[in-house]
Amino acid sequence: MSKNARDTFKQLPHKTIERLSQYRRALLICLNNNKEHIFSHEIAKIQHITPVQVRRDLMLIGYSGTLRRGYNIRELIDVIAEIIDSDQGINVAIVGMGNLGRAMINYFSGKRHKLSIVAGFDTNPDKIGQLVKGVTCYDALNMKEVIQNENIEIGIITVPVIQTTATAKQLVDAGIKGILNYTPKPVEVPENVYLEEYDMITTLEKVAFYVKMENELKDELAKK
Amino acid sequence: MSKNARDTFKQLPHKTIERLSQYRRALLICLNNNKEHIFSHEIAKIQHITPVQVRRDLMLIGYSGTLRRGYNIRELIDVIAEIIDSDQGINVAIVGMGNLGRAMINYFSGKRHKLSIVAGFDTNPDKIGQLVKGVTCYDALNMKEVIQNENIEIGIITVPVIQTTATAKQLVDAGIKGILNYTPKPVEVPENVYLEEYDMITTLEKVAFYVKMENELKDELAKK
DNA sequence: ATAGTTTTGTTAAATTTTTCACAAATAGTT
DNA sequence: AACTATTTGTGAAAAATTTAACAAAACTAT
Repeated sequence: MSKNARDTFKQLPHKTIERLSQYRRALLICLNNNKEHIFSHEIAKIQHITPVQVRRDLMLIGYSGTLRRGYNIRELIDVIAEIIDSDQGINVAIVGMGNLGRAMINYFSGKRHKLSIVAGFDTNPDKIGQLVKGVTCYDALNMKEVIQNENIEIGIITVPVIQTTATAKQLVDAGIKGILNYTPKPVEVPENVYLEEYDMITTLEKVAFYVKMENELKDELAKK
Repeated sequence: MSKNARDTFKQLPHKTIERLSQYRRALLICLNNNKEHIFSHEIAKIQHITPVQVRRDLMLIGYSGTLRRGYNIRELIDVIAEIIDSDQGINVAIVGMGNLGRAMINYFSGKRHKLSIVAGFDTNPDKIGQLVKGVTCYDALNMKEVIQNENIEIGIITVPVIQTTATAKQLVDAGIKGILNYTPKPVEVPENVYLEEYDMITTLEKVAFYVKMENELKDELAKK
């Protein structure tokens, strides 16, 4: 890839990055339907967004479709991969092999070539040494060693909330470069570590809020 | 609550709604630290945002703090509850009692008064009838009946991806009002159903992208 | 051929979201 | 009582994101 191209990609809007990943996911599903091309409005429908949004995103990454035929699915998948995947691949570890950690491993297993979950960690002796879909669960005490030996760059935190802060610290100390925190306790990391946090309760409460709004709207209309 | 207040809340930015839920989460944790007040910059630090953002959000909901003393934690929690919680409470069902479904139940258990997971569904006979943290797992065949009897308004989809579409249809047919889809397959719902989708791979790929960018930046600097 | 339709690519406008900048207030200090 | 350091609340500006609008191209049907 040329240096200029890379520089362009660095400035892609955050939202576009997220959608590119989603486009690829949708495109991979479409691959099976022995269709060669796809229209912006088809992608948009799947993702619940507008066709313009899709076209703008693809414009930003410099990919062009064919007039009246749309985008070549295979090609577009490759172009997206070129942008969001790392050439050498990136290794990921799950810290916390409870329900959520195992869910992530199962869910992710073999889905992406360039992004692999290569290790799990836990403190529970019953779990240490076990395999989940080919992923070994290591003792959390050996985190630093394993992370460095296995060249792990991203850590996903799925421990009980009480252990969140300590886990984040361990990961940072081990030289991790990105953290995805699924516990409801926000963590602090040095600014050279990329951090993404997600709390399922927040999302659920958001859904509940809009359901509540809809209910109240209906109640008011009923009164009149 | 007055009608005008409600109308104001309806127009709150989506992002503000999400943050309110997060503020409450942070405030609930702070309650234990026998501190009565909290400053905007303290909340901001926890949430990795700016103090202005916090103040603006609180301004939008019409809550005022005290100059030089900040916001009353207890009060603020109540004000936020007034906005995002539903008076009568909202019942939630988990469809798919695999690792992810069980993780959600464990994780959520007893955390919110006004939002309760009251049922789980699965098709696996081994799981049907089981209890997870007090939540009964019902046969997915009885979904409509249970949802209507238990007055369930929100469904969380945590089934294997192959069952996603059918599950969403079942929920919609049962009269659900909000769906939170955790599978990587987007669903279609009528427009009177509020839909939120979340794919863990998308988030992980986003983290990977920014880690990759950081790596490349470092490589370039090293060359010079 | 020609007309009609559909789709892309993109500039410009609109909207949403965040940040700046600063007045007003207040607690603590001298 | 005066001074200093902080903090809130908010109008205005800036930045980010989405949408509108439409020219240009290409396929279809006549």
